[in-house]
Amino acid sequence: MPVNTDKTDISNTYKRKLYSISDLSKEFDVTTRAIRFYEDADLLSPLRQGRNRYYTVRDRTRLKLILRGKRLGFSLNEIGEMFRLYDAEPGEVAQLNHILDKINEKMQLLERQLEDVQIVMQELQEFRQQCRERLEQMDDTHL
Amino acid sequence: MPVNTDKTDISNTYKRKLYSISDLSKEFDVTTRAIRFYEDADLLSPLRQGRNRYYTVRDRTRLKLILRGKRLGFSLNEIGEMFRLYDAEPGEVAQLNHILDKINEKMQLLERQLEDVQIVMQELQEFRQQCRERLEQMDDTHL
DNA sequence: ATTTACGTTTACGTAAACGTCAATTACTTT
DNA sequence: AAAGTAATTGACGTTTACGTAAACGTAAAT
Repeated sequence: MPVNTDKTDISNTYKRKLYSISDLSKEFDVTTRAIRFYEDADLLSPLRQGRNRYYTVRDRTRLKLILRGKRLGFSLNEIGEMFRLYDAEPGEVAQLNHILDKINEKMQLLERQLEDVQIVMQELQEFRQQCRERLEQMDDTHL
Repeated sequence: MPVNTDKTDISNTYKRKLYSISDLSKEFDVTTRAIRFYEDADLLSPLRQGRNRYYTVRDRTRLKLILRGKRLGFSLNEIGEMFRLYDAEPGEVAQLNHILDKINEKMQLLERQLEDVQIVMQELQEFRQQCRERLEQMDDTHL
């Protein structure tokens, strides 16, 4: 017995705010293989129409966050940890404090990263300046 | 016939500004295995006294750059590319312009990364604020 | 009716960046 | 002389994050 034979079901419930895997693939320039892999890693959980996947706005947002996390050098595991923090029902005080600790941990990492980016950018700017001066010198030589 | 039997040779030439592999390992909290791996990847080229490695100030600086690059999510290959840019003798104009292109390329990446870091930091701050408000609410409840 | 487009699962392959032995060498300390 | 400490060179193992190929399903277009 098939899981779901009513074709209009999903699109009615979610009012066309659904994306196919290739929609997301094209929009974010990432392979479908990667998107499925993120699902395997519990970072996405698309709806199913039979075997096909349908992604909600929430999934789209998550994918955006995943890719941003990756650009910052976070592993999929670390990204998953952040998601779990966001989604956690903060029942007890202890739980909330634990989350706050984790947030502060990540913030420290990001502050260091901010420094690193700024340092490297400045070094590159200096290097670029040197290159430009060299170029001007060479121009002068061949007047 | 051994490569070098004169023990004072290196330390004289470089006037004690030399580091052992474990010196660097401890200072930067990275395994010796990793350091040797970076050499394999042509990112470091320590001196040799027989079989032993001795790292100059330049090597130390490079290691620092490697680790910073890694924190920014660059691959060892990309880091190597940057090193080669720095070391390249800018003989011709074309070569200099090519280097400038590469620099601008990296700068664009870093600018995006700067944005990403700032976005995520802001999101985390908001999330932290929410957690704190929750905590205060819970305190009030149990007055 | 069949090609085309898009999707699926399963499964093996791969590149990067080391970790983890194991066996050996060399110097120092006891 | 023996033991300890720090280094070396293989060489195989591991994790992460997918790539890639095979074999198949479904629906729309020709």
